[in-house]
Amino acid sequence: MSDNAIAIMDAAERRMRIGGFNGFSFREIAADVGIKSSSVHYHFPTKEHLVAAVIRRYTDQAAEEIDAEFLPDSNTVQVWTRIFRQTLYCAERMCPCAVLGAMARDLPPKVATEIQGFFNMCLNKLALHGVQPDDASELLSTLMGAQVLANALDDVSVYDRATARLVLGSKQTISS
Amino acid sequence: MSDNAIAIMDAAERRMRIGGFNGFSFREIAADVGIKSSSVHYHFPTKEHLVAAVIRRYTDQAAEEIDAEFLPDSNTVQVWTRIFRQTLYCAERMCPCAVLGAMARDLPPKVATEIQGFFNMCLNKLALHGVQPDDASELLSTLMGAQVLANALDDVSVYDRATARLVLGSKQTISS
DNA sequence: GTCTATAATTTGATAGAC
DNA sequence: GTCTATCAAATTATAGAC
Repeated sequence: MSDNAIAIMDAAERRMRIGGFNGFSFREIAADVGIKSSSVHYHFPTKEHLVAAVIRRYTDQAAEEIDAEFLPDSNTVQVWTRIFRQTLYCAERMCPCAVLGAMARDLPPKVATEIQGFFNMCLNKLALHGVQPDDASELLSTLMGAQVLANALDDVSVYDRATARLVLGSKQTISS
Repeated sequence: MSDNAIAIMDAAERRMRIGGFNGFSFREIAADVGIKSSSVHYHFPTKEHLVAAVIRRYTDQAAEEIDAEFLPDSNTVQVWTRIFRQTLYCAERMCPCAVLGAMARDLPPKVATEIQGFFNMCLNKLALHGVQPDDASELLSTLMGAQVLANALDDVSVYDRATARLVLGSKQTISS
């Protein structure tokens, strides 16, 4: 994977987190990287391939981060709440899978499959951490929805308010 | 408001719930209604006006439904969970504000304002029903996120799993 | 109110030189 | 690997006849 291929994926991910699949063009990505749009097609034949590759990479990186943050004595809910809080606060960036997931039925097949792969990875990781299936779905839903609300209301602190009881509840469970 | 103006908004809302702001064109809407795209522009000068009008109408209808469903002895969490469950199950339709909220920073100003209006309406209604601010944000986040997960995984039952403990918890609160 | 016609721009994608 | 040049299609929007 060449430097420019990585730079293309970086630029695509940055814009996808704001406007989703139709929220960027090959020409914009090319301008971000400093090349021409035809060169983007050399690395990624179609937009479907590019976006699918970005989501695949994002899923792998998220899995690594989850594994790294989850120490034996860490609290699952708090760790996950913090992970999905970080990008929102640091760069006002949505999770790209929340953006694309909301319009999943309008996505090309390869992209839709990768989005499903992300959420299944999350649910599987939570299961490995001992979280019951229904609770895992609820936690993941709350975190995704909290990003949507914070994004829509243009106020990142909404994320903290929406997840406050979540974190508090998990603390109480531990101390009890 | 003429019959065709209403039909245009109906068609736009139906497609927005699947693909968001960039998920439909004036020509598609016109074909749905059985007119030409220039006639759509007669009723709504720009796409920004059309989408903003659709969200405004959706917000008003949602507010009416919330008021109608909320009887003195009804359970707030169960009522809200059911409201956002209905369209997802009956027509596999996302809440349009969840779709647009996820890409709010890429929306025209009038549309972004209407999306904020929807979520603020929801939070205000919940406050009137006695729900504390943080709990209201969490509930609304969970419901929006549950729609996103169900949509992404192409499995409406995910919504029920993600909201199961929510409904159960509220029942226990009542019976205790 | 709806139509035909079209402008002006953008888009994803390709061909071929270097 | 990157470029120039270009295609074919789609997009939002407007002008003007009826």
